[in-house]
Amino acid sequence: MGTVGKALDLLDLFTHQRPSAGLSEIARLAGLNKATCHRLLTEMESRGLVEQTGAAREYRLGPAVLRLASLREAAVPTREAAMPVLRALAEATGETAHMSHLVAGRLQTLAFAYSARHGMKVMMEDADFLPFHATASGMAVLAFLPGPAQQDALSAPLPRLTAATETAPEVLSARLPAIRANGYSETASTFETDVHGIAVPLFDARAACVGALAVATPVPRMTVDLRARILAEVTGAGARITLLWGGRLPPELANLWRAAA
Amino acid sequence: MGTVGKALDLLDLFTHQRPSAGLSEIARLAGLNKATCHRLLTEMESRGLVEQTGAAREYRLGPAVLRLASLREAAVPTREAAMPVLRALAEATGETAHMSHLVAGRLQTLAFAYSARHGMKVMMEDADFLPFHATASGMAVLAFLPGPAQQDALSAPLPRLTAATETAPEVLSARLPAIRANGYSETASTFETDVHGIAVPLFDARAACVGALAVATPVPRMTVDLRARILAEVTGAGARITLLWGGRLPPELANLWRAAA
DNA sequence: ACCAATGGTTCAAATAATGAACCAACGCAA
DNA sequence: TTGCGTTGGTTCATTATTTGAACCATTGGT
Repeated sequence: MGTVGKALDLLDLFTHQRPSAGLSEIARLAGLNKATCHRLLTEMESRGLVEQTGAAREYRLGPAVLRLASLREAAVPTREAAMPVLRALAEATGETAHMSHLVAGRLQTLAFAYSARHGMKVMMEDADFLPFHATASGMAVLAFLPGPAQQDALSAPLPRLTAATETAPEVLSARLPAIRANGYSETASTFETDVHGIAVPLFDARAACVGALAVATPVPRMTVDLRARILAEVTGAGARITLLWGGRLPPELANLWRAAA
Repeated sequence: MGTVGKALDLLDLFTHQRPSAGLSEIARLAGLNKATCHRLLTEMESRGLVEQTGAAREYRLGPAVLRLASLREAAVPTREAAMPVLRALAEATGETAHMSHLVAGRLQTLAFAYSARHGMKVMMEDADFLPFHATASGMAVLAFLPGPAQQDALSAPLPRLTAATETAPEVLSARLPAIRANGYSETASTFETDVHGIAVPLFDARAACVGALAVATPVPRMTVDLRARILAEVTGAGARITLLWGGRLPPELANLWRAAA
């Protein structure tokens, strides 16, 4: 791995839980020498990609990223184009809708929308990575990815996040064909306890899977009726977002979803 | 300059005018060898910071920047915190309000807001860099920056953007004390013809200037009355945003603006 | 068929990255 | 106070990576 990769990996250390970190901590987390880290950070700081807080001299993401994101959205309006559909999905189902996309082999939360219908709703954290094996979105994406990518995603040691989390790669792999055949994936309490998820894959112009759209519901509220309604809505919204992104559904899926709606 | 700096400099080549570029073009623009560029780009691509378009194999900003921006705003809500004030400023003045902040020595457009009052308004491009010498925002910031930074910003060859653009560093430098004394800066047709600008500086917790807030008006619409109204509104809004950002005004300025309002 | 682009690759030579050891400063407990 | 364990940051000889001229293979236009 080159120097640039190491520098960019440092950016992944910043999360919602850890919005800033000191030099030693960063070096420890990244497994790099303190001196190396310091050089990488100051170099990124000179371009505004990270900055140092005045007080504790901690590092955090810098203001330059705002320009990059703004430019990216202007060139490829991934988020803004899909937001109306996402909001409509939350409204139509009365539940929390969220959308994620593949970035460098990982599933990144892109946006979410809440419904105002219920006081109890599933809350989301934006801009975090979703584990493939424990989320409906992850499994939906995986099912439509080529075999090697599937193996890759399920090869790392998979954390058990709840009592219901399946962590055996063989078992998870075996589930993918069914998801592919159904055209959607479904999980309950595998990521967070008492959260039910239904997700559908999203595609690009070459009909390659690039993300997922999901509806998250508190398990106690789930009924057969609600499930059917969500399924119809999420497939429709999935088709619409894929279209907005300039993508197209794989032929089998187009037929499946037409039947569902 | 290190390898990381070179890689990050490539990101600055992407603008609204050039949202994507081919390998040779990037190498030419950056003044780097094609092979070097290719390695840097593929390394950034592996982290999702840039991506290649299927068609022409051109490179553009990748989806990873969305996560970074989202995380940055969650940690330091620069943009979101100020947006209501910005919108209110546009509304109160009936003109276009915009906000910019310093990033690695350059002035970056952060956000803007339009008023619905008039059909003719000044339009802005988000996420671009503003020239210090030709904009009210730039001069407002410069006036409150330490001397060396002023020299630095006015040392590069300054482009003449309109017939009214002043490009002599000595002349521009000489104007800064007056701006500092007034607490705001004003330009007319120096950046774009027939666009009038009034700008005030924004500050951080150490009362160091970190950005500017401005109102842009079509010259034909400008009157003495409107100018007075804008001045009162923009100073008030500037004080409010500085406060929202956890900053504080330099004492002299606090007095000046109190007098204006 | 030719030319001039393009994106991408190769490999010896040149250069930049690396990391153990080192400071200075701080906080804390004995 | 002293001592210990942190912290952020720096140094410099060693080492490994970056670099770039030259090279392919394609593509599009004349």
